[in-house]
Amino acid sequence: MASVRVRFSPSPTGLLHVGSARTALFNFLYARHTGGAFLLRIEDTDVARSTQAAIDQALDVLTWLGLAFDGEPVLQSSNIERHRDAASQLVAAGHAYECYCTKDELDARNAEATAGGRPPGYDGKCRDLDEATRAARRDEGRSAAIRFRTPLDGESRFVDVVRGPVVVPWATISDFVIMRAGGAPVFYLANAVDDIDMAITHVIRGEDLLDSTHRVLAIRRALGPYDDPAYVHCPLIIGPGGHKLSKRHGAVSVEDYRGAGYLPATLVNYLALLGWSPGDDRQVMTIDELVGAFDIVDVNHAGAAFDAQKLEWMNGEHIRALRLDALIAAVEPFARARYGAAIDATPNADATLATAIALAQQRATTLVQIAEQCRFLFTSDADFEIAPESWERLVGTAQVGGLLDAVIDHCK
RNA sequence: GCCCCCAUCGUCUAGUGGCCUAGGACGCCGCCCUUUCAAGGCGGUAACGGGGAUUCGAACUCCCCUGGGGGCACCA
Repeated sequence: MASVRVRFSPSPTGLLHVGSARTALFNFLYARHTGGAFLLRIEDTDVARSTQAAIDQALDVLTWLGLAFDGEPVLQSSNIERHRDAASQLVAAGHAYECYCTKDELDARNAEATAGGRPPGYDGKCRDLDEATRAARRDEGRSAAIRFRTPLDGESRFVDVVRGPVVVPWATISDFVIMRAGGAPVFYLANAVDDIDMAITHVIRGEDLLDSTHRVLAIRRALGPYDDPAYVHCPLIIGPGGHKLSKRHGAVSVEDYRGAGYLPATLVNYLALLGWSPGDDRQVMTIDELVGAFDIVDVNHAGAAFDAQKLEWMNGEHIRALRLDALIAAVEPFARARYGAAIDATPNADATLATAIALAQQRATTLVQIAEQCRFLFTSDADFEIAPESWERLVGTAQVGGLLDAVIDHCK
């Protein structure tokens, strides 16, 4: 039995969404759990929307989360020749054809169809053009896109690992573009070809791609006698109202939470529990524990609402589980950003600071809170000092938050 | 409009025919701790969407309805 090979394939068009992060996490956990490979492929075929900054950001976030991938990241755009060859192969075999319809024409016909109560989708105008007609179209100055020829009847079928058989009538899937007029491959084609080339065995992704699987699989099957990879479609992460998670609900990118003082261990832990459960009562888990308990067949079916309150509670748990030097190092960027303070991450280097942070650790839920509670130690105008012994004495009689506030008040 | 997926406390979930008068966690409420508290301790509130069917017996199986989500691009 071939070893597991999975990939995370983000499209670099913006900040990495928590939903994407969870997809990356599930792939990572499955690979590590099975001893397989976790690969990274940047799906940048949409040149207009992809940016280098987004690629760098995605890499940075994965590193921060601790989701180390195997090998070098693959840039989908670098495989463009392979995609073109595949498209040619499909055309030669009759699985695909040249389409000379323009974007405007397609939009107009789709609008017409929708208005007439008919489903949108390609109407097959160029499906059976003869060479003379194609030549005539080219003479008009038109360039061809390439469309995949889908069956007119019968049904497309594949078996999702957690959902079971998914069957859809071919009649509801119209011929779709696999190569743009400019010669750029479209997602369906690039995805199918790259998964073949990378020998991906399990495709773990969001449920929003469930329907596209029929298309990708059709291309893959038309390209050759390749075994289908196993497909796992994870439920989507939804907003508090049960609707799509959007900016309207607050933070949606991993970067947002990172900046708000959340630990990577928290995000990893929380995201893992959204759409998956270890099957027992465990809530607070380390990434290693998650790796040990994770199995793809335990992924849930229903969408999961993102609960910021539970995330905050969990962050407090992880903060408390942190060793002091690690916590100080984690707080440092926040203290510096807010108060320009540079902290020596060695506890002994500044016993007062270490004591203060240790106290704040007992009840804080974010790193930002800790930085704020200890701000009197960071700000330059705090022209007083508290001996470590004083802190220790106070710990026994006073509660942390209040103590710090009292000191801050005294400072004013 | 058409296609697909889904459905247990407010939220994340456990539960795969009897162990369920449905368990855990977050939140919420109360009490305790406490010169404040985002922490901690104890207790409490709260759910199987509706209707059929199968069965001696359904949260768990099947069907319908309702509800929610996703998709139908020369985006991914």
